[in-house]
Amino acid sequence: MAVTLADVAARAGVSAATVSRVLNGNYPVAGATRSRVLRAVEELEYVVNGPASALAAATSDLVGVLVNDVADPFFGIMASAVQSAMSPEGTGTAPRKMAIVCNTGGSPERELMYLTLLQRQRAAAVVLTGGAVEDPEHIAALRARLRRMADAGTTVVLCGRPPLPPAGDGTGPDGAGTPAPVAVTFDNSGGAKRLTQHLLSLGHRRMGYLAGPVARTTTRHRLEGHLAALAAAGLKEDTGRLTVYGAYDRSSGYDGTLELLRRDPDLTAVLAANDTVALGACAALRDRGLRIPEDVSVTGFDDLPFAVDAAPALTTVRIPLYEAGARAGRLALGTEDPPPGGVATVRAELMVRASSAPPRSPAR
Amino acid sequence: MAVTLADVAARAGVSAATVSRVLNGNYPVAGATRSRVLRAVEELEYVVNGPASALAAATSDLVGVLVNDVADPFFGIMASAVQSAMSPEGTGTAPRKMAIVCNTGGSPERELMYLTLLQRQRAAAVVLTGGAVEDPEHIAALRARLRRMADAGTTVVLCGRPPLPPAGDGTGPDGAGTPAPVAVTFDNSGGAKRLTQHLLSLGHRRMGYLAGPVARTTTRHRLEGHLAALAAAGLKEDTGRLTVYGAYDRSSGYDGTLELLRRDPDLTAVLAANDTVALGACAALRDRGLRIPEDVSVTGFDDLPFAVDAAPALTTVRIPLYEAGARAGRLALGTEDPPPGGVATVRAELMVRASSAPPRSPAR
DNA sequence: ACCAAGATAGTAAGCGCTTTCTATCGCAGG
DNA sequence: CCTGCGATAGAAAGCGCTTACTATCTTGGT
Repeated sequence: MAVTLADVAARAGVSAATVSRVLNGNYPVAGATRSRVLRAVEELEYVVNGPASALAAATSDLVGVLVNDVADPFFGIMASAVQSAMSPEGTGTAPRKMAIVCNTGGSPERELMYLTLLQRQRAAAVVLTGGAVEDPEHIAALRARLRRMADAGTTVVLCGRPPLPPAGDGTGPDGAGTPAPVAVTFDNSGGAKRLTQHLLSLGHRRMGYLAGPVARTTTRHRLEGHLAALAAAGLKEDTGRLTVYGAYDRSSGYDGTLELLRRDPDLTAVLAANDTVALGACAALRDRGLRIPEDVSVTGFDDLPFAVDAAPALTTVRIPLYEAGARAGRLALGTEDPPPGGVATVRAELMVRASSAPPRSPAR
Repeated sequence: MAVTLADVAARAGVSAATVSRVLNGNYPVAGATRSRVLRAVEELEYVVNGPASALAAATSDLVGVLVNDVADPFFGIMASAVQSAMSPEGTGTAPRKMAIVCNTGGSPERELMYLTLLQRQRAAAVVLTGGAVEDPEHIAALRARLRRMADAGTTVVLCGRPPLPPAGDGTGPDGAGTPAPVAVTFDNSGGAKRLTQHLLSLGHRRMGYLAGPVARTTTRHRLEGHLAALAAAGLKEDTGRLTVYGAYDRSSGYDGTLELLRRDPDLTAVLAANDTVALGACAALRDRGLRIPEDVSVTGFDDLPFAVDAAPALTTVRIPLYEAGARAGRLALGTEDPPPGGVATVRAELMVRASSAPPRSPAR
């Protein structure tokens, strides 16, 4: 049915081997022959059979990208950046690699499942984005799976999550065998710390914290940064009482804020785990008749595109998602050398905007 | 290096054929044999070689999804929905198909390029999302390519774009050969019409329109709906003078609004081609010291998640992106029967919120 | 008991491409 | 002129899996 290499070879009056060589350009072929082959390819509208060549060459040009939720710009931006790294920027050259974006929905099982699927496709590389689940069992399973893939030649890159904790078992001397996957991590803790310091310096003392899902590295790191800033300022106890966990979505922000208000009707600021949650927080505050930032300051995290358009514009922490994703993509393709130590940390920058202001009645 | 079918077969004491049959479950295998094979698979941690099976079976389990921009929730939501259709909902069953999300950036060339890449992978199906570019040349090229893919067994589904216009050439009797691709289209024109009628009924007469990129079906349909409503109300001329084209992004909305204001400082409403553009419009108006909706009403389109959180909440037209994407996904997998005529139109619903109100001084 | 129809398992022929190993051809060096 | 080497092209052996086509072994019917 479909046009095959052999058809092209026949048409060009050469052997299949020659056509393959022309197409891959990894073997000397006389100019005349080359153009004859190329013409035949054109005329027949030949398109390589990917699976066949992947099988024969034992390599694939698929790169997997695991995200929690493509519909969330946080991941969408990273995915898009990874993909952009596949195309030889600017040059009209067609990318050889294709990115496969997989939605894990944040579920460990689905994460493993997709890794299996990618392993089956013999993916050239996989990029894991977003925070990791901190369940020991899952971490072990994940490490095992990633190791197998790495052994099979798949490049593994982590983007937006910390490096995998070292294996606890005594399998081989530490660091032996396949090296740990390269990681591009975010300075979540540092960003959160600076954010809280900003609020402290404005005079806030009673701040509610809307944390993300429990047992996630991102959630933990951001919370740790926040608590560290509080501790450094000599504040304590607030811990726990003014922290509520929830999903990274708007309704969690809404509900969480109502809960915080219930716990402390006089709080002067709400720090949300991310911008989307912050939007929900704003909505809840407005519905309660509280003005932002006059009555309550609100802050987000990530600085997604819509943060600047919120009303008031959201004070948040900017994470260069695109840059990080692009870098992860290049690392996956081997276009860029891995950073020393295998871990690159991208800085999180405080973006002060209109949603944060001094509290009505400064600390008593 | 890697474990192969043969290894499993040897371990289980059966032939490779039997292992294949157990794994594919498409041929009777005795219970005892099956479990023996399954055990061997477990023990060896065997993972099928995708390319090899794709080659042998002449089918792949890759489904391509073309989007303009994954980072844009409009596409992210559809992509996520398509992907969700791959997993047998609820059941913990692992999806057999994997979605490959490709970013075309709205460029016709990249669209074709990715289709070639997908054709090379012998994708089981492809879903084209978003509006189509209305360049005759590109349409012809696109139709040709899609036809070839369809002939090769790839299911083609359009989501959010109108069916392909029929071929103009005289190749065979009309409708012969491969049927036109199935399409899930949005009622952009109807939605836009209802939106403009809403504004008209509030008393607006001088409305600026921020259209999307020229030569795109989505842009044209939305604009047509708007103009139709104006015409029905006996308004004319405004056409053109109060319409500016731009990209589907925030800055186009910002700049476009300034341009509209320059053309008519007294306009009472700005209709944006989509929610993101509307956000930019709001920002521009605010920067000009105009209040929304007291001085100028603003409307969006799509009802993306953030629309309700804008301040004021955006009056917009809701398009059930997730439902549409999921349906497209099911059609692509053949899980759902195609609609009669091959075209399903999803309704666009007017969402009246706080950003639209009667103009300060009603029509004179 | 004997033969046919199931039910299972094995054999082997590819799927379309890559790649090593050979085979030619042409020409410089001696 | 003959040897030899560089530059090209072809032959053919798989890559790991699917799937007719066979082969074998049970059963049921009578």
